Amino acid sequence: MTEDPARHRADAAEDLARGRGGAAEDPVRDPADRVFGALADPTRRALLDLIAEQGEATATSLAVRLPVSRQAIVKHLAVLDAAGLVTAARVGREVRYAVRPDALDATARWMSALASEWDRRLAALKRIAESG
Amino acid sequence: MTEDPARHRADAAEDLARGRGGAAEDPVRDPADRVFGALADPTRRALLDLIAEQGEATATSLAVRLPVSRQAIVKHLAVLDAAGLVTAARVGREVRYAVRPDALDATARWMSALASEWDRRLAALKRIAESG
DNA sequence: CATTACCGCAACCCCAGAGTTGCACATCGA
DNA sequence: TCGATGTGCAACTCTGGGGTTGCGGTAATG
Repeated sequence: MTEDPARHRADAAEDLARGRGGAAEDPVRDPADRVFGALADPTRRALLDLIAEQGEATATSLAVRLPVSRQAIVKHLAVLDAAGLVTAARVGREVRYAVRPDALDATARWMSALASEWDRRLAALKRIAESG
Repeated sequence: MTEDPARHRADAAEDLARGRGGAAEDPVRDPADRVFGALADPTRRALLDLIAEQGEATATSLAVRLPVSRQAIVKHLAVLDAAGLVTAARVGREVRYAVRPDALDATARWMSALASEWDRRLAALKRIAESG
């Protein structure tokens, strides 16, 4: 009786709504969200490494260097593009991808700020514990 | 998705993601790996918010504020713990979780350094393009 | 010591997404 | 113009992990 399904509705539910909710599908996931999701996959990180290494690369050329099909690469590149981690530029019959440092850097700054915030709170709690 | 039974694709991708060739792999990379995976889930990010907000929290108390079962919370906390994003301290009959800013900050620094590296390469490529 | 919370383990369900194959379309070079 | 090459789209498979339920173990409280 410890787990009551009836109370499976709470104030923080709205935070979850943007992730995976049955009805509302894609209500603007914030950039950091997509960056983390993109970076969570090892193949996508490998792609970023390869593109950064070559400066520019096409899906076909990347498919040669990774043990997955071109279509899989294309899907991953679409995710990376949506996350703002790469840019796609069509040149003639091919599409050239390049890494985009600013999205990565922005997320890094966001994380760093959050870490500082946690630090601040922890320090405050420690002071209260000591004085109380 | 990390371990492929037919281990030939995921492994190669993993090798590439870890940086080519070097016997000594970046000690920061592996943690960053898990941090991305942990942060990729909206429920886990919500958990981090709640814990940071309260300073300390138990799985049961968190289950009240999130629309998922306690067991789900426990699993997520295990992931966050493995990623170094939270600490778990047993106090009597309960387990208290607290956020750990350093792992987050370390990953932020790693991302920032990577962004700088990309910037450097892009700048070099641009110079070549202009001079050529 | 009986009761009351918490926690841990295990089995199970379900679906998003990583990966595939196949083919049609567009563009370059000869 | 024709073949070669690179891309786009669609349907499909299948594993991982997020979620659940149920129950047994253990520490606090009266």
